[in-house]
Amino acid sequence: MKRREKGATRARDGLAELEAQDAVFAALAHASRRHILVVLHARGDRVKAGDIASRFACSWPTTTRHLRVLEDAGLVSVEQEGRERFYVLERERLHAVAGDWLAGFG
Amino acid sequence: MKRREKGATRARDGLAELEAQDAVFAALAHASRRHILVVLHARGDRVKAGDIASRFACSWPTTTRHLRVLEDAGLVSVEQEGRERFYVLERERLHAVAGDWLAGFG
DNA sequence: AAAATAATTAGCCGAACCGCTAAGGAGGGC
DNA sequence: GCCCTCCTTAGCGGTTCGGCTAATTATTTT
Repeated sequence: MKRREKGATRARDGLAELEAQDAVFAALAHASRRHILVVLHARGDRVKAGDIASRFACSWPTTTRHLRVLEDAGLVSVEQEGRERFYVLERERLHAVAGDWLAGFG
Repeated sequence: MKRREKGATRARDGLAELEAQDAVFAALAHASRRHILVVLHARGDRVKAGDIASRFACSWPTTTRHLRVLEDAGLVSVEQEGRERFYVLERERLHAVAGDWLAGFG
């Protein structure tokens, strides 16, 4: 029920927009998750899960969960290659939700 | 210890910047608090506490606490006039912390 | 097949969050 | 003085969050 298919709602669906803001700003609320996004940006938008996890003090499962929160918010996507998982920064989503909200303040 | 005086740290203090991001993004994580900022923006950046509280479904004490979180994050400031409290939108802070962080993603 | 690697899922636990009601201060009107 | 209004503070209770370890799945290697 958490993950909704891309085309399930129209682009201007107001309720969906509020849900998106909720998910995105909740995801950005934690320093580790913001840091993950910065790492992705700094390393070409596409980083292996292990390379992310090794950069953080917390345990790998904890990082995995942070990545899941980011994924549910649409801020990253995943590409599986064999036994490796690459996380990809969804920059457009970040700007379309957080950026647009901020831009409303002029 | 929560509220730090304005000039206590230098502008480029990296630690202070991280603390500021923590406080600001944590404040933005809740829909009601984002809504409060939108209401402030829509009504001339300066609104009486009661006028804010009356716009929300939740109880007045709950709104007061949301306002306190926003104040601790520096996103609003308070001006007391008699027995009324006016909350003022700190737009610069919003842009300087959240906006700048987002801008780092190009 | 067995072992090593890559990563997730499951489950526990303390801390923080967010709602409420009730009580408290502080200013203004009578 | 008294009371009413405005708003905050105090404290309780359920839910969520975020850390960990242990167990599991899936893939590659030997």
